[in-house]
Amino acid sequence: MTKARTHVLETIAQAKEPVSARQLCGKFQHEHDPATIYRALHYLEEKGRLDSFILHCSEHGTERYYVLHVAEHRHWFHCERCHRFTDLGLCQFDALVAKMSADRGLTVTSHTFYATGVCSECRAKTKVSVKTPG
Amino acid sequence: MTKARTHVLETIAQAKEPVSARQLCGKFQHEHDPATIYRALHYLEEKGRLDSFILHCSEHGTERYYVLHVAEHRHWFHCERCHRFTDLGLCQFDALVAKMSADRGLTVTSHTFYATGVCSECRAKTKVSVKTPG
DNA sequence: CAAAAATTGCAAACGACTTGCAAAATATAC
DNA sequence: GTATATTTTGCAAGTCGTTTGCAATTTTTG
Repeated sequence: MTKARTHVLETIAQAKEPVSARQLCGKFQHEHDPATIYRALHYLEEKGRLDSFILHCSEHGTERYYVLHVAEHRHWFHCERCHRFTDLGLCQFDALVAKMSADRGLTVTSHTFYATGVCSECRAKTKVSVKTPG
Repeated sequence: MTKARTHVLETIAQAKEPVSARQLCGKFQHEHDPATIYRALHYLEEKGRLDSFILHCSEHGTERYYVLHVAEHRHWFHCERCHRFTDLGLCQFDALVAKMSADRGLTVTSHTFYATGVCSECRAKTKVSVKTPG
């Protein structure tokens, strides 16, 4: 493992949310070139250490987000107000996906799921400001 | 409805699979500028006539795909061999999503799901070629 | 430690998509 | 129905996330 790959992997391992290349490029802008960050991400995903998905949000546009690869994968919620992720826990779709695909003769190798909306913190802020007069 | 918007909407309405801007630009390259196609897609989605999702595939890269907006939305499977979509039927995730979000105080406004792998036709081709010697 | 292999930084390129602007089409006013 | 205001379009240039060619540096191997 080179220094760049170690930095990328450890950052994602310690993050509590999916991490984008842009975030990593910002964090390591004085240490690694963006090309190196992108190549490290590809290398780590190719080696099975990372998983990723693409998500579009109004603040950051369309970006790929990375998480550590784990045996039992999780899914995420993305808040349209604060643009942070909330962990939705372990995947609960496997049985349903197996049924949908078996019915149609499909060999499913992966699936992507995420939900978007407003997180509890942002919802609370709205309620307070609406309920408080003047 | 202008001619460009009508063309875009009718093409998507008649398609049996999600349609990308690139496909529409190709189809109407002698009639409409790509900018017009993109603006028509934005207009129609804004007016609630279309839904879209982003998907990455090895052949076409990262693109947004559009489908007609209908009351009961569907989900799609994408084949990594032939890069076509298979209809997975009406969404069966609503109850599960409602539970996951309620538990966490999240207000979910939409969700994205798709599966990828090998479709039945491509799987059949592989099996034949593997089983046939010489 | 030298030679071979892999990785990096830089700069340029790529592809999906967006935008400014002037011209063309469409809608509205009279 | 023709003048005027509004919307939409095509073109060209630009943006943004990401990729790539290449020479230089680092790492691995013998």
